[in-house]
Amino acid sequence: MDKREKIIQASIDVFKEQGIEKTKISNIVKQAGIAQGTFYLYFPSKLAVMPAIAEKMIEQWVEAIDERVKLNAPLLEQVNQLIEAAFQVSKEFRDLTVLTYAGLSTSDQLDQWENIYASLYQKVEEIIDQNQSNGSIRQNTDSYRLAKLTVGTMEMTAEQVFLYDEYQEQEERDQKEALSKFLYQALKK
Amino acid sequence: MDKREKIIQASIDVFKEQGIEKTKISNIVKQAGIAQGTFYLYFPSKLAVMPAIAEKMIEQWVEAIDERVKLNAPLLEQVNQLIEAAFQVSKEFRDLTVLTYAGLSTSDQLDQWENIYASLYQKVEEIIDQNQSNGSIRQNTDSYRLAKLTVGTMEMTAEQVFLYDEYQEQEERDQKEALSKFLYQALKK
Amino acid sequence: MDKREKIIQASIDVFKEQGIEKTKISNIVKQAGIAQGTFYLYFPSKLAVMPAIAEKMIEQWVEAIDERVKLNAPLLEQVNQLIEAAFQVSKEFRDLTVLTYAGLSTSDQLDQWENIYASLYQKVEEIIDQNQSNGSIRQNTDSYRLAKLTVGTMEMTAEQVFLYDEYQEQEERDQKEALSKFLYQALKK
Amino acid sequence: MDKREKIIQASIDVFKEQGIEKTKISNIVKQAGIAQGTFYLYFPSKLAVMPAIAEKMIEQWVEAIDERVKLNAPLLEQVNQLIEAAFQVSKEFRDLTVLTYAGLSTSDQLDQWENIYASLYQKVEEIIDQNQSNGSIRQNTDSYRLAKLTVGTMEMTAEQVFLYDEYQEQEERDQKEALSKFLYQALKK
DNA sequence: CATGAATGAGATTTCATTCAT
DNA sequence: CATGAATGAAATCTCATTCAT
Repeated sequence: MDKREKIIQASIDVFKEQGIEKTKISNIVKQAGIAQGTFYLYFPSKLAVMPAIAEKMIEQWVEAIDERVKLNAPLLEQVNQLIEAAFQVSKEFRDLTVLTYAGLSTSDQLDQWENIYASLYQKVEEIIDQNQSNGSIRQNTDSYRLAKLTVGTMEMTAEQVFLYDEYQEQEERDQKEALSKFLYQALKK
Repeated sequence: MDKREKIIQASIDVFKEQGIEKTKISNIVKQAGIAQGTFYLYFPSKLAVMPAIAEKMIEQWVEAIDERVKLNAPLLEQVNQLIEAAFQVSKEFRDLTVLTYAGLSTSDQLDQWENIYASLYQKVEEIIDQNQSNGSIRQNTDSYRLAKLTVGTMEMTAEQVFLYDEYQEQEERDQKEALSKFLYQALKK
Repeated sequence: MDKREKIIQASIDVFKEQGIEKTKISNIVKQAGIAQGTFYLYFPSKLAVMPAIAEKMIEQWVEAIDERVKLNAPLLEQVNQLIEAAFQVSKEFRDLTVLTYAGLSTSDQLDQWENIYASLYQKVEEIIDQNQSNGSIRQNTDSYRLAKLTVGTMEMTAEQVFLYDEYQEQEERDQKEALSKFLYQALKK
Repeated sequence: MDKREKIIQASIDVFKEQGIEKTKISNIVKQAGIAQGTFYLYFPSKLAVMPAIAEKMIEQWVEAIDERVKLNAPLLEQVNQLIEAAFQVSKEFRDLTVLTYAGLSTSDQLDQWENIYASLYQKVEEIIDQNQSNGSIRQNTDSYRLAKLTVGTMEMTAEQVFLYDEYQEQEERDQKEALSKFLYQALKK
């Protein structure tokens, strides 16, 4: 793994552990096993790592959707597949979604944020488009907006499960179940 | 206004203006019109103000719901009233929700987080209960879970509007419209 | 107990517990059960309490000698009685002797220090004088200097026992025994 | 001289000049010619320098004894040589002994204190052993205890001379003279 | 490229002292 | 006399950043 990659992974670990505010560059370089000065060869500040982390997360999310969602399956099944993808990514990055979001908002890089999420929104939009075409999803809201609502709802729900230490498998199943009904109803014709 | 209250209000102002990361305690005390040392009589650090801010926000949110939502109105109308309340609070606190959230997750105060939101969840739960009783809302998901899903969805959607500098009234109306349909469908029988 | 007395006693307790450097006036007033401002009605600073503490200690020391030392007893017995007095006071004030000393040296009040110890030195000098007259103590060193050497040696030895947490009765007895022989030899004709 | 050494030496200078209480870390770093932050790379607080200072003092004391004391000289001469060594070190470190002591007792480093003095005690113990073997020193007290009594007495006596501003050479000679007789008698067979 | 000791600006934090009650 | 909340000067301490190696 090259140094830049090490820094990103270390940042994810430390941000998750300590939160953005309390994370110092010294923590990151220690976790990454590199020298203090090396950090600056790749990033100008800790917040500048945020977009890279977000990119990584979105990339994995899109991949997870590609792997799981079958476009010819019934809508309910597709919704469940989307949920599985969201929970998988959320488990991996835990509350970094929100932290990333907060970090970005802090750093005057909001436009980047839209860019980074764009590919995820488009991916979900495609799925929605398809289901609108075949009459599974209602057509009184435009597909991009529906995509953002869908992604946001899944993200937020998954976080509610993984944020807390007393994570329990049963709770995860229940939450997925509730989310599935909620989303399916919200989208269907 | 007592000193503690002054600090909380000043923190809200400064956090909104500068973000958590850039905010210095010196900014807060200046805004609050108190001495540097006085801050520490009430809070041990700037992050420790977060729960107090969140409490204030939730309090206002609950009040906004009380003022707006009519329990005997049709479900769609109630949903719209809930949305109005959420947008009103979000407008007031802007991205402080997410900042607060980030701040709380940082600290070891996650249980506080649940506590603080509890009164809001309960308020919405009551509304849902009522609508489940009269058959307006589906009963295949328990009301507390539905309340959390509803609150989360509204919060997230409102933030998507107010987070960005290029806020536009038209966009707000469109987003509310989309959210209304989304939530109404998600909840209704 | 009047407030001044409370402050002195509280200072002794806190200085013993925390050392001079780490002791804050807030610690003292808390221990004394009085208000912050009240301290300043009696003392201008924490170091200004030192002479009062030293006085108290010296006073008790002199009393202890008066009670114990029998001028008509054999020299060895008188030495043992002096040692008992020194250990008694040292037990009570523990390492405050040295701390007082350090505190005084810090506070440009060295002349006071001599004054305060003077009555103790005089008391011991009298005893030495008497024993020089009757030929028990050697006369090739003047009695005041012998008194200071005697007091200093006892003080230091007692502290070596009480300073450490792992205080043991056996160690106290052994140290007294060794000190007795040491002092007796040092003084006798 | 490396930075750590610079800090220790500067601390000695400033502590002697100002006392522990009044010494600020800014004084030390200025005297040491280093940056404020550099101090914290080596010591967590000014009190944490104390053990290092004590070590240095003990080291010099042991060296002074090695240079001066002749094991084959008569006991009285060896006592005088020990006294010379003690006064030399005390002159150099002045009231730092007592300040160091106060500083150490403050911190929770009392065991360190014993450790640091151990090498000095051992050095003097060797001398006493030798003189017990050849019958010059009485054998009814064990040599380590005698060593501690001897060291303590010398230290305390030397301090009494150098602590006061109105230091006078004549007084130093007189005190040495009195101490010589005192110690010689206390130890001899 | 990589290092990590050193820096010092600027933040946090303390705490003696005041003073209105 | 007594109080203790408030003060703010002055201390401690942090940590992003640099740069000689």
